[in-house]
Amino acid sequence: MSAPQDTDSRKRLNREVVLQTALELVDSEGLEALSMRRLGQALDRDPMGLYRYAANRADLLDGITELVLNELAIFPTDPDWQAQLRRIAHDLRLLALRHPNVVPLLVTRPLSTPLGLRPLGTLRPLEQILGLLIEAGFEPNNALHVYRAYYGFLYGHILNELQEFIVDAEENVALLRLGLHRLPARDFPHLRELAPVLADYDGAAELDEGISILLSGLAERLTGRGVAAG
Amino acid sequence: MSAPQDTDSRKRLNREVVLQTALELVDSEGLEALSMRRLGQALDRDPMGLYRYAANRADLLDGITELVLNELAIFPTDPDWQAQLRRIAHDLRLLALRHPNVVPLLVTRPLSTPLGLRPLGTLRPLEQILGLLIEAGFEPNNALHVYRAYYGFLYGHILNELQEFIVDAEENVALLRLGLHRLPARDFPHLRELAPVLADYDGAAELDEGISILLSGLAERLTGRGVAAG
DNA sequence: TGGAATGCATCTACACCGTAGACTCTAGGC
DNA sequence: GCCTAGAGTCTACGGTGTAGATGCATTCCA
Repeated sequence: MSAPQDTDSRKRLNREVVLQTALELVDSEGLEALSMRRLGQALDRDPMGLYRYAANRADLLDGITELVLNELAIFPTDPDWQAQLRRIAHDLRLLALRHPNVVPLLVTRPLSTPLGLRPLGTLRPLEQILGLLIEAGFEPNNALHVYRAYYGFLYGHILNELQEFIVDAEENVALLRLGLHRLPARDFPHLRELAPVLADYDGAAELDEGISILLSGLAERLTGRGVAAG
Repeated sequence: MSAPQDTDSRKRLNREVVLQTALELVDSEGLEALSMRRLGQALDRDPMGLYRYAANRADLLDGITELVLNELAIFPTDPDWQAQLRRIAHDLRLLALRHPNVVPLLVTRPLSTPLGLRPLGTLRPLEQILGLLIEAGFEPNNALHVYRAYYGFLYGHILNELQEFIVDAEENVALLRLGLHRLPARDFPHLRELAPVLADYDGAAELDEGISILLSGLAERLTGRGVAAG
């Protein structure tokens, strides 16, 4: 016969293929749908075989976060650091909207691993943004401060936006109305009043405005002390 | 005999007691240690009995987040909204440091429930902060913008800080050094260089500075347009 | 050419999980 | 006395991650 069926579903495996289909599974069916057995089934393999490409389930999750973060492009030599940070912010936001089910991983995986032991791919953004800022003239110390404020805000915004986001726009309003109607009017007057505003959340604009405030504030504060960069 | 053993471990149950011990279990042994069986064991009850106080595991998790958020005090009538927001930020930060294992719940639970259907306790901060801002003179619309920027930044900071936080301070440095040493020097020059700075992260100061920037920026931007509040 | 060794795929098994459904037991009302 | 309602318990089902043994194919060396 021919070589062992490379045809169809049983192409040769490697870590990337495994992670990629794991990501697809998460994207389409949610995080809790990702089990070794389900993944094995998706790859038409024995579940045990996957342990060759991921030490355990946690490693699989780490791999997925790495895979997703690799989609984020950063150019550490761009002299216009503010523009660059702004672009990165929007890119990461879109990435999150493209993979909403992965966001919990993005924010929780690092909580259970000391910084230095994290998958390298997840540290790349940190390193590159530091590089960008230092290149732009910041003292390393201050670069770290800026990074923290910036990335903190960015992650916070993404979480915030996703918390208000529901898949279908129409259903969004409906569900919101439905849900909000449930709230006791006595205890939640403002929330109820703001229902229509809540319903059309322009995430990109809101993010952009926040970033503007933060960046100009940071730049001013740091250069005001005669420390660095512009 | 006496009444059915109220003595010792078998005090009368109610939802609060169940949630409280669940929280203790999570605090002391981590999120994944919280199973119906383990919790039943901690309460010296049959696991099935818990379903009287929590519809299912998800409801249990929601209850825990509610319990924790209830520890947060907000005074919506304080005229000094900036000071109030600043205090809340620090309080929430301390709350997170006191219950680090609960933080993943705080940030991920809302992702899987439309806003209006969330446990009321978790919506209280939103409602009260809106109240605070409106009381201070903001238009409801703008109050929502301020809330989003503020709360987003706050959550982002907490996540950021916890990601760098390791339980024992001494071990922190050791692990950091150990971990960072693992990083290829070629690819992570800045991260390695900043190791000592990373090691002593003054979270409160960093949070305070970010909040300052954000609040003054927000106030300026909004009042600059002649829209509201001081 | 005949092993021996090496790696991959598969199978079985164990301990755990959430929870549906049936069962027992107890307290109270009549 | 019995009846009912509800709380507590037990068993069982279908799922989970993963250790360890087993089968299979290939490659390497004598």
